[in-house]
Amino acid sequence: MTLKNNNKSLTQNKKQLKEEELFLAAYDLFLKNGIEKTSIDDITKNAKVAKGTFYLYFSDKYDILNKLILQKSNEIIREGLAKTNAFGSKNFKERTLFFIDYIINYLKDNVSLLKLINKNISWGLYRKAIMKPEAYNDVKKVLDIFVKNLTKSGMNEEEAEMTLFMIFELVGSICFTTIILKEPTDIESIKPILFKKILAMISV
Amino acid sequence: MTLKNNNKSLTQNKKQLKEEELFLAAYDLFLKNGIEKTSIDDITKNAKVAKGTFYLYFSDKYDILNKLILQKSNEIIREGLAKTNAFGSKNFKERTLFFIDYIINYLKDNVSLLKLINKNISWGLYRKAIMKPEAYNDVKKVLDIFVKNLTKSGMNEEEAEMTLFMIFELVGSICFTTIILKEPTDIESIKPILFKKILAMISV
Amino acid sequence: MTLKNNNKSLTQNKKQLKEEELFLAAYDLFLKNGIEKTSIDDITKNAKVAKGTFYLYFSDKYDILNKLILQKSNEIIREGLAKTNAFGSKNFKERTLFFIDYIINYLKDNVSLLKLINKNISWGLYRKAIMKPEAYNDVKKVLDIFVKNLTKSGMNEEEAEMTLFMIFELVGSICFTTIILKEPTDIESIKPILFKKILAMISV
Amino acid sequence: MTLKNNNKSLTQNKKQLKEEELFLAAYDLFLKNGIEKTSIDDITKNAKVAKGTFYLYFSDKYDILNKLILQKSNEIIREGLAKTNAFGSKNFKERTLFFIDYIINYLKDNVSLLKLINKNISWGLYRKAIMKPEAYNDVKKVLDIFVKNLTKSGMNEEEAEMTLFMIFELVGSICFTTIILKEPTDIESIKPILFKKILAMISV
DNA sequence: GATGAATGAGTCTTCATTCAT
DNA sequence: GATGAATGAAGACTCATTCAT
Repeated sequence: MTLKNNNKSLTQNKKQLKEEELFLAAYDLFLKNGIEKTSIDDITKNAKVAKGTFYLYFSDKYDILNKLILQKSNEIIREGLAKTNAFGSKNFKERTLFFIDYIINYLKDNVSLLKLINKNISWGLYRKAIMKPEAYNDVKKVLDIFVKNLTKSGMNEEEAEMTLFMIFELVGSICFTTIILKEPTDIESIKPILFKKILAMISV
Repeated sequence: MTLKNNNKSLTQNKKQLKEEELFLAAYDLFLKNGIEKTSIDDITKNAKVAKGTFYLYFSDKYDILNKLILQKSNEIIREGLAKTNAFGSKNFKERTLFFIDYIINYLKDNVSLLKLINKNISWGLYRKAIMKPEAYNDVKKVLDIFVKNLTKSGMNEEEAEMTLFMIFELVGSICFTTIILKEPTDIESIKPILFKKILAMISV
Repeated sequence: MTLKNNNKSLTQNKKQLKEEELFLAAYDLFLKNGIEKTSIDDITKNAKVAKGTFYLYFSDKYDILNKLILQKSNEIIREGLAKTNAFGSKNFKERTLFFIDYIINYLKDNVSLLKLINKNISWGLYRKAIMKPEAYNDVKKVLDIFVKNLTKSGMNEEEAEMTLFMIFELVGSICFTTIILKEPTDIESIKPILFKKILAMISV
Repeated sequence: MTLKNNNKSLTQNKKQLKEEELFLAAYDLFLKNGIEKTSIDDITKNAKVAKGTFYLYFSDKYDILNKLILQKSNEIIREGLAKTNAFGSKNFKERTLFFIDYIINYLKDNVSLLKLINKNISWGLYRKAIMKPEAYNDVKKVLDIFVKNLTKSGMNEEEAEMTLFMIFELVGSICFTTIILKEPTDIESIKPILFKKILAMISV
């Protein structure tokens, strides 16, 4: 590696550092004060970066917000996968419910994050194009295992994929409505019924 | 009725008129220009009402927006019910799919309205407390028929109610994501699969 | 008294009642929320009176405020006089300091009222023209005793009156600055020095 | 000095210029139109500065107002000191009255400024913490001379300082009430009595 | 006299965006 | 690339005042 390359990668690191600090600051403020009450000024101040620097990395507040939703929903899914793998069972239905349960509990325990993600937890699943490669590799595993299990039972591949997508849309939507809006009932009351419906959806 | 009473109701009518005009103007502008690009100034100008008048009826833009979402989602549900009644079939599953299909097509044909309602079509169903009585009476019919049919098959009442709620959350969410975000596929491709899942959800 | 007169005085009472309720509501709100943060709307709502009614009695917020300052500063002075009379001493200097001490303690214990009166406690003393007759009679007593005592020692009458006025201006000013602005020291530290100066001012 | 430093101080100068222009514009408008009738919009327009710039330097109208009161009261005191020094007498009492007389006349001749300062002329004396260093050095001289003269006659230092503070509170209050409210008499009539009281206050 | 819905001028305040350094 | 002072358009919101009933 030449000296020049070294310098380049240092600059590169510095660059990534600024972007990362902006992400961290924005995430922190969105959770703490809400999206509407967070300005770009707040973000750059917290990131200890000049205001103009924000525009070198993001087009506006909603740009960084969407990227954060994607990142965070993705993170939750990957952690859910890891926990599910650590969980012993080989039974597909059990594993599926364990995975969903992990996500629900995570959102329930992080209400501010749930507000941020809104009903968009499924973004972490299907927005492959925008995801970082390392993130997508993990997500692809979730998808593949899921699809494989369903196709084994005779479901066609497209339906299998869409089934996972629908489950995420349903779970995300139900979590937001019951946990944030607290209507029409609480998440714990609805969870057994939700699990029943998810099982119905994956039974061919 | 005395003269005084007449006067009173005149003033009262005038009052309701202003509120109604504000609703109409806001709805119009939200659809045409979007929520963010509509200011309270715009709304009052279009309603031909003074700016201060807005604050006599609503606390801010999101107050009138939420009330509109409730109204409109409610309207769609009521129309869906009427159409379903006009549709001959006595078969519960057929009727359910017809009803859902009506709503999906309605939203597909009114993309701006779908943006307004976002993923909140279920509001028209369960926010009884905030609905006008005449609206709730119609909604109650949807609910009752649905619940009666499911309990007949042995489902308990709570689960029956929650099932309808979940179907709405699922349908609303899927419509928004596929029609507005155009991901991960289009509504027509996913519809048959969605119908299958709905049938699975209402089969005990 | 004729029936007509009876009716008249009833109406008169009702009228005075509204004015009185406006005074009470305004006083309450000024103390609780401050002058700037109190609107005429707030006042009429708290007084349970229509907004237009305010303008039948007062020209604007500062009109009712000034009348309140006069009333309240006057009340304090009258109470101070009563307490001083109850206090045994016949010694003029002792009585004067007792009287001033009462006022200082009163203001110290009613910081919100002090903010309302600002540095205008002397209004309760010399704005004879605007005072109610019964109030002025009491105030006149304070003035007369004070002047009599000073003229006895050889001071001329004009100077005697102006001396009392100056003492009030000084006391009011010092109270506001030390109690509200908390500068340059606290009221208890400065009080002995203030008393010394007051004694110097009334010594011929 | 490097080029970079030059640039820095240029920007810094420009910054101070904007603040200074805001001060000048606000002062001008407060005197001409009064405090209530001056809006931040007016101030920035007169200062030929964007509206947002105001908020870079001041939090609101009362922030700039208070800073102006401090500045102006301070200026008057410093000018009074200069004139008193130019005035020949070495006699402390004569010098004190000359100094007070200068201030009274100044306020009498600048009624608008008196309205601005209200009864707060003493701010220019004791709010050391907020004053600019060069201003405080001059004020400290007034204080020191005054205190030295009183302690020479046996008064303790604290009382001496508080005596000066009280004289300012008294003079400021009397000026405002007699000159602006024109009650209970005019400044010229009360001045000889006021001087008598001031002499009494500084006689041990 | 009393009411209170309606008014709309007026003001504050925010904030994304620019650009000279 | 990075900075941060400056901008000014945009929008929210208030509130004294009016006037028909």
